[in-house]
Formats: sequence, C-alpha cells, structure tokens
Amino acid sequence: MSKAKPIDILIASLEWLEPLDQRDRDLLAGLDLRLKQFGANDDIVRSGTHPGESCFIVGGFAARAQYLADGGRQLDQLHVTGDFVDLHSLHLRQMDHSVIAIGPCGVAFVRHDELVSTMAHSPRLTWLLWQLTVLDGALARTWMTCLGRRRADAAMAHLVCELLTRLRRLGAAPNNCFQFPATQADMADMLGISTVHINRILAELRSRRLLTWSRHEVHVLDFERLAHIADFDETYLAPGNPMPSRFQQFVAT
Amino acid sequence: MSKAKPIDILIASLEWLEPLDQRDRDLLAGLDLRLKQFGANDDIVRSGTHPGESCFIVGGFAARAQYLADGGRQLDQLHVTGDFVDLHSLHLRQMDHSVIAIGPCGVAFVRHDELVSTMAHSPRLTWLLWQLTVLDGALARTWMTCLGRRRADAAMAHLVCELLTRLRRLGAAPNNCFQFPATQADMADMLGISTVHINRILAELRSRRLLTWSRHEVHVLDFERLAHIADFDETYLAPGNPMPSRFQQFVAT
DNA sequence: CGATAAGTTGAGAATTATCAAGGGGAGTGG
DNA sequence: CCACTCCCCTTGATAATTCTCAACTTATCG
Repeated sequence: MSKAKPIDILIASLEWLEPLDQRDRDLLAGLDLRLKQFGANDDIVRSGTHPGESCFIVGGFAARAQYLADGGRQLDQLHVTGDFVDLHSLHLRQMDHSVIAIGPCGVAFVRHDELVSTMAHSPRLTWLLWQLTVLDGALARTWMTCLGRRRADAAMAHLVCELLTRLRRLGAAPNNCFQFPATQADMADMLGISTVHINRILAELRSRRLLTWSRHEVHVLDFERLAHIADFDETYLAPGNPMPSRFQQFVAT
Repeated sequence: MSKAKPIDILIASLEWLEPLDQRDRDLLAGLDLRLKQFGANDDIVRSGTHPGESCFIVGGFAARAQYLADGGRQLDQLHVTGDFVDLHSLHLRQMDHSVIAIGPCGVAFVRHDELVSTMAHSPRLTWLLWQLTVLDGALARTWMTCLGRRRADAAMAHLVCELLTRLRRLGAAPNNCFQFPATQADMADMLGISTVHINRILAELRSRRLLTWSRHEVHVLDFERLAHIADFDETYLAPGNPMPSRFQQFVAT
C-alpha cells in the first residue's frame, strides 16, 4: 500500500495524537518488528490464546471478531492502516476475541517485552499507548449504539461515514472514494444483520444516490445526507488529551 | 451499601487484579475524594463535557449512555460497586457518553491532577488503571456481541449471567439473589429493544423457571441453564496480566 | 388516598431472517 | 481462448422477531 517504512506508519499515527520528541521517535525506530502479510479472513491474532506480541496495521483492514457457539460471529471493530489493533493482548491473560484480516492486510508485530521496555523509558509513549486503547473504547461504544438503537440503513450509513472520516485523515479517500475489500457477509457480521438484508440496504442507498459500492470500491456521493441519516457526529473520532506534565515526574522519582 | 471506606472499595477492586504494596495503598489513601450520592437517572458525568475529575462507584449501579438525535438512548455498559467508571475522561477531550445512575448510586470523584501525580509515583498503579480501561473494553465487546448476534432472550440471559458473576465476586449475591434497581425501560435501552419486548422476555424466562425479577430483586433460579441459553463464557471477566517487571524500570531512568 | 411511575397484555404493523434459486466475475486448467 | 468452478452478489417469497400503539393493572411514595 504505502511506501513508508512500517514504523513510520505507527509514528505518524501517534503524532496525530500529540507531537513526539526525537527521543521517542528513536525509541520507536529501535523496535524490532516482525512483518507479515495476511489474506482475507486469516486470523491475525486468535481468540483464546495468550500472545507474546502486539501488532499494528501497516496496510489494509482488520476487524475484531467474537465467535458464538452456533457458528455465528460478531465483528465489533474495524481497523485501518496505522491502528495499533492489538495493544489489548499486553493486558489480557487470554484473548477474548480474534483479530482477522478484511482483505489483504499487512501487519507488524512487536514483542511485549520490547514494548514494555520502550514505555519504561518514555512516559509520553506510555500515555499515548494507553490513550489509544481508550479511544478504541469510544469507537466501540458508538458502534454499540449503531447495533442497539439504529435501524440497519442508519447503521450502515454510520459505518460508511466513520470509515470515510478515518480514511480521509490518512489521505486514503480522495474524492470520497476508497478501496474496501469487505464482502457483504463481512458487513452483515459487523452490523449484526443478515447478508441478504445488507444487500437490500445497499441497493436502497445506491438507489437514493447516496453511495456506490462495487468491486470493493466505495464511493460516497452525498456525505451530508448520509451523515444525516446516520445521525453521525464525528467528535468521538478526535484525539485525546495530551500527556499532563505531572505524568512526566515519575522519571525523576 | 457497604461499611467500608470509599478508598478501600477502590483498593479492593485493584487488588483483585494484582496485590499492591503498602506504598501504593498509602498513595491511594492520600487521595482527596469528593463523595456524592445520585438518584435514578441522574447524570454522574455528562456527555459533551470535559471533566476535571474521574470517578468510581462506591455503592449501587451506573451505566454509560449515548443519546441519539431522536431522543433514544443506548446504555452500553453497566457498572457495579468498585468500578472506576470514568477513567476515560482522563484521556478524552470531550465525553462521548454520559455516565448515569441506575437507581441510588454513591460515587467518589478524584481530581485528574491528583490521579496523575499518584500514577507518576507508581508504575504499578499506572499499569493497573490502564488495565481497567482495557478490561472495560472486553466487557464492551461481549455486550456488542449480545446486541448484534443474540436474540433478545439470549441477550437478556447473558446480561443476567454477567451481572451475577460480577456481584458474586463482591459477595453481593448470596443465594444467586441480588438487588438491581434497573427498570424495564432501562433494560430496553441496554439490550437495544423495546420496553414491551423486555417485559415479554422476562415473562418467558420466569415461566421457564430460570429466574424471578420483581421489586428490584433478581433471583437466578437456574444459572446453568441460563448460561447455556446465553452461550455465556466468563473468561472475559478475568483479571489481566500483572505488571511486567520491566515496566518498573522507568523509576530508575 | 391520590398521583405518578412502572409493569402487563393484546392486536396489528414494521423490520429483519430464512430459504431458495439464479446471475456475474475472477481465476484455473484444459 | 474456452469451459468450469467457486464465491459473491442479487432477487423473490415466506416466516420469525420485534415494534408501536393503546389500554389497563399494579406498585410506590408523599
């Protein structure tokens, strides 16, 4: 996808929250990354395991998946290039969900011990990685509201608005147009409805000239109207608080 | 509710994750708490604001709420005594959700600057507070799977199983019986369905002799069968990883 | 005891699911 | 290059789930 070095993708993602100093960038640049490419529906991190690494996305899309006894699954978050998808495994004894690839997806893994050492040398990075997990939660809550209290068309519109907003930020959605390799079955598992219904919702949005979606290419024709249908408010996608200077103190203790 | 001092409730909650040393306990005991009592449906933290304090629950129940333009709301997480509900405001520039009281609820507020200073003196507390926000996310994901991929009866059964499990841990559910002041309208907003349907689901669970629920008192009659209907697996409620010793290093840097 | 909020029930409508069959595109092997 | 195949998308018909509206009953609290 991108020509940038993997670590630069992460650095850019963190700098979007708050500027880093050169020392922080150097610490990150010194991380030993294991790169791996995944294909559609591959498990990047498997539910029930206890990984020794965390990972971030270098290109493409990934999602978190929870599986049910009856074979069904719920996709409860969507991740794009630059997202540190699996910081969670740093804290979880056992993965409560899988991370799977939505289409081709490049991933960089960092060993937990290295990550921890890095944070031990930088309060700012500790703060920012924590913040990433908190911002993640804000996206999850909004997604939940879609699942619980929006009808399928509004939920779909909301998901598209969110995705477009996040991709624009990366410069990956020129003309409100972007590549998105999710199948309709994937979308069904995201929105908690059936594949057939996804198809009908999309047909409707298409006929209302709000968007087109074919061959893995989404084109948002009328963002305003889509956002209105979705009751979309993008403030939950904003960065969080910068590190308070007091948090710095601990280095001196 | 409890006779314990407010800060001891928080300490117990953190010690459930990992033992604290005396210094950590002293740091926490030195926090200046503002106590406040709330009634049903009161806002504890209001959406859209930028609070200067975080809060934890000292007694009773609270929930996170997101509101829609049409007046509807989604309750997307439920919190019990000891939960540090609003660590999120430490990182969020603007609250993306409200925290509201479900029935009478005692809350302790801590100023952000004090909280940050405390963490600056204790890597362990930093680690644990971060972990709380991560574990929170695991609950949110599971809730999401209920909203998206379980039918209303299974979702209700799941919520009851989760709640019982969490309250048992606090010793607050003797004989699988506990006080729970949520109204059926509250439950509807949690599960993303209508009040009328909640009523019917409860009637059904009652007639199947799985539980009773009246006068704000829930009695789980057959946890096994309820857990089976819900496809309930409690591993997501487990504590996370203890702090790695390397994380400690930063004090010496 | 009256007022207000919460729970219950019925009937009909909207939304979404399921089943089933057909169509199109992309890759593969002949 | 064509035939074949597989996967995904599309569409129709019918069924299940859940919603809305409305009336009524029961609790709760001053």
